Amino acid sequence: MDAVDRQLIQALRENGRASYAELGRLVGLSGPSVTDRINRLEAAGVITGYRATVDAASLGLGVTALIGLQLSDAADHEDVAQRLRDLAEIEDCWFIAGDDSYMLKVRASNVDGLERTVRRLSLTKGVARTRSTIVLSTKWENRVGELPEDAEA
Amino acid sequence: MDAVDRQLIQALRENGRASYAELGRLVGLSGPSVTDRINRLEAAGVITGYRATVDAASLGLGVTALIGLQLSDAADHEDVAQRLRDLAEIEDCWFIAGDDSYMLKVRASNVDGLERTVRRLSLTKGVARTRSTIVLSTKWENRVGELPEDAEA
DNA sequence: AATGAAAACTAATCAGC
DNA sequence: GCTGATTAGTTTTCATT
Repeated sequence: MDAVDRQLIQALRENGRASYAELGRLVGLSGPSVTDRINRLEAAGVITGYRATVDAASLGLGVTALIGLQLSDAADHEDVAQRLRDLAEIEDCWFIAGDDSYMLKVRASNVDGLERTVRRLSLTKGVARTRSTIVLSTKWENRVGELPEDAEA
Repeated sequence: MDAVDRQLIQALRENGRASYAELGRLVGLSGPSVTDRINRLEAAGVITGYRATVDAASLGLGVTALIGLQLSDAADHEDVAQRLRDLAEIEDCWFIAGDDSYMLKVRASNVDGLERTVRRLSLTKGVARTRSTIVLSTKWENRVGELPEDAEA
């Protein structure tokens, strides 16, 4: 992965629908070269996909919450992750160091929906305790930052 | 926003590079109709952008952390948010209910980079205290879930 | 709001370097 | 690994309904 690849990645992080021709003009390469490079980045698992970003409230998902999970002593972390995967309303799932073992970001239509999710989490095998924090406002999400100079993959 | 719009949004959340022609075949409309609808969704702020999703580790961002911020008594929330905006390594920023006022998701090259970020946060005017939690592993991030039937925008 | 047709542009493939 | 040429497909525009 060289500087041109990083430039392409950065451009696609900012505009995931940029055309290959456009990207080619940006980096000073032909369309096919850009296609080649991006195909390689996709195959290598550097670029993992393309998503439209959407205003959650407009979709009827007005409530966001962060939920920490404490596991029961016997619980297997991977088992729990597997069960969490079935809850579609969990948008992000991090296994973390500290008091709680998982932190989840969850979206629901309203607080009733959030309550249902928390109940289901509490009933999930291996989950001992949940700690929910309501998001009052999202200042930003998934912002694109600079890349370090010295990436090594 | 009707059922077709929701279908288009969902398709674009899953593949942000889907062509309008392809989307048209999916929903049973012509290319130009799809273009129209998507332009409207963008103009209305429902679709807010398109991003390539990238493997952070491949970019040299091997460390992810969640950082809670407690503010000093006098601090103005919006002022603090404004100052946080300058820290490019903050990918997500939520204003939350509870003990901490903000929760941040931060990416750094390594723990040294994280330390620098935490120091800068501690020195930020209005920030009284930080509470950092290292992410041991990301099970998933920005997963696309189902949409509620009854969206109203 | 949607359509079909035309023009402009883009993507994909491939031979050659 | 890049280029330029070719072909196929896509996007854009617009007159029409």
